[in-house]
Amino acid sequence: MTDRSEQEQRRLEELNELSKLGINAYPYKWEVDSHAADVLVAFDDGRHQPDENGEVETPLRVSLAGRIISKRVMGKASFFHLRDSSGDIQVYVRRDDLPEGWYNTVFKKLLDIGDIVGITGFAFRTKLGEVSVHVEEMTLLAKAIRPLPIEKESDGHVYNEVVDKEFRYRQRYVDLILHEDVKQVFKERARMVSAIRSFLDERDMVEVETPVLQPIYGGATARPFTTHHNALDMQLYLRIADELYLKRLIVGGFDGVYEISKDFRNEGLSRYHNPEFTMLEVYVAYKDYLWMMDLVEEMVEHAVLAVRGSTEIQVDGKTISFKRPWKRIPMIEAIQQETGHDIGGKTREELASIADGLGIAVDKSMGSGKIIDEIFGEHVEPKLIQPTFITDYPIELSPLAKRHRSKEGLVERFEAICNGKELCNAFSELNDPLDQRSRFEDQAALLAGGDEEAMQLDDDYIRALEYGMPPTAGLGVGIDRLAMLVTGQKSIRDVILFPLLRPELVEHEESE
RNA sequence: GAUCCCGUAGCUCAGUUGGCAGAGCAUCUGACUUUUAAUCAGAGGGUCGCAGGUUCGAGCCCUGCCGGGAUCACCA
Repeated sequence: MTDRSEQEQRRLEELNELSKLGINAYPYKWEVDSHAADVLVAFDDGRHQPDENGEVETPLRVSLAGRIISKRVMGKASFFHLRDSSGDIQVYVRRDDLPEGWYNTVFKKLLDIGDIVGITGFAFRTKLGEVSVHVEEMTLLAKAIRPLPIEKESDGHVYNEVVDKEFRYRQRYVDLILHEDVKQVFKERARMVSAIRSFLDERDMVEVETPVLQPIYGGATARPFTTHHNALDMQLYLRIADELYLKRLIVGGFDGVYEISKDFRNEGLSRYHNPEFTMLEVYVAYKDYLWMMDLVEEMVEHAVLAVRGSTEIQVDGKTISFKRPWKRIPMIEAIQQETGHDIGGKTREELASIADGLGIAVDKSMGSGKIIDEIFGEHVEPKLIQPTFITDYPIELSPLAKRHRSKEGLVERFEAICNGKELCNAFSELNDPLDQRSRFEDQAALLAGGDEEAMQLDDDYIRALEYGMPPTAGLGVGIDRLAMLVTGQKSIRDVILFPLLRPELVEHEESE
C-alpha cells in the first residue's frame, strides 16, 4: 500500500466510496447486444436521429460494454469514449437521465479512465457530427486500480503515445488496450495460422500432438533446454523439433501428418529469435521434395492471400510477390550466379581458399558443407528478396535428409528464402535405417567433440525406420518469421504476444 | 557473448559550461447540459534505474551493476 502511487491510492479510496454507496465494483455480468463498430454502421440519420424535441420514432437502442478511454466532463452533461473489442464510440451522459446522485458522485468522481462500464441508451449524431450513444442506464463492471496511460489523437496524430518497448512487452495487456494496430497483427497471425491449418486439413493431413518433453532431443541442430521429471527421476529435454516423432507416425501408417508446435532452443535472443517459437512441420508419405515444393508454394500463397487479400506484400519499400511459381535454383548454381565461383566438385582446401577470397573466415573445424553454407549465407541469401527455392544441399549439414538421386555429395533438400531470410526447410526424408544410423554416428562424433548443437543418436527412431518408412517428404516452417513477413513486423517480439524478457523486479505488495 | 544508444512524475518528454528538478497530458478543487487533444481558474505529485566515486555542490562527469533497444555472432 505504501508503494502505491498517488493515483492508485485515490482509486483505492474510490473503491471504498463505491462500496459505501452499495455499488459493487466487480459485478457478475452485463447483457451486451451491440459493439461500438456495429452502432456506427447501423446508425441511419434518417431513421434514428432525434428531432428538435428529442423525440425519435425509431430509436436505435443498444447495450454496450467497454472501457472508458477518455472523459470530457462539463457541468451537467459529459462525453466519454468507450472502447470495446470492435473499436471506440462516443457516449453522452446527462445528469438528469441518471438516478439521483449518480452523475455528480459516481460518474464524475468515482469513475476513471480505464474503468469498464456497461451502458444502455440510444444512438444519435452530435452537433459536430459524431455518432454517439445517449446514456439511459449505466453500470460499473470493473474498477481499474492502476491509471491507464492516456493517448490522445487529433487529425491522425497521436499525442503521448506509449512507445516504450519494455513497457509494451512486459504489460502486453496495456499495449493491446491502447494499440489497435498491435491487436490487428495478432489477429492477422491467427488468420494466417488458421488458413494454413485448413489448407492442410483439406488435403487429408492429420493434425497430431507429439511430446514436448523428450528423453532424447532431435530433429534439428540446436542446444536444448533441460528439465527433470521427479517421479521417474529422469532428465528430459524440451523439444527443439518434432520431426522424429512425426516420422514415427508415418512409419505407423499415417499418410500425412502435421503439427503446429512450440519448440524451444536454448540460444541467444534477437529480433529474429525467441527461445520458444512456433514451428509447422508436415510429413507426407510416398512424396519427395519436389512435390513438397509445390505444396509450400501453394500453401504460403494461400496464407498470404487469406491475410492480405493479395499475393503481394510491401516490406521496407519492396514489393514481394508470393504468386506461384517461385524461382528454383540449386544451391551451387545460386552461388555461382552471385559470386562467380563454381564450387561444384571442389575439395575442402579449394573451397576454403574460395571462401577466404570472399572474405569469410574459415577455421579448421569447418568441413566442406559448412564452408559452402557460409558462402551461401554471406553472399547469396541476403540478396534473395522474392521467394526462391534453393535446392540440393551438402550432405554433412543434413543428417536426416535423403541422398540426392543423381548428385554426388548432396541431399534432396530445399529451403525457401524470402527477403533474405529462410522461410522453410524441407527434404526427401532419409528412410534407409542403415544410412540413418551411420549419419547419427557422425553426429555423435561431433557431439563428443564438443559440438553442443550436434544431434543425439536416437535408437528408437532407428528402430522405427527398421520397420520400414515409406518414401516421405518433410517440411518445417518457422511460423513466427512467416508472420513477421505477412504482418510487416521487424521484430519477432512484435508477433509473439509475450516474448521472453529478463525478469523485472515487481513490487510485491502486502494487503492492507 | 561483443559493440553502440537509452533509463527524469501514472504516460510522453525537456533539463544549458556541474549551481534551488521542469512542461504537456493524467490526477485533485472549482466553473460549464452537444464536447471531442474540450475549455477556463487554482493545487498536489519525484529514491532523476541501482551502488559507489570526483566535486564546496552531480539528473549532468567517472566506475561498476540492473533493465531495455539496435547491430554483430549462433540459429528458425
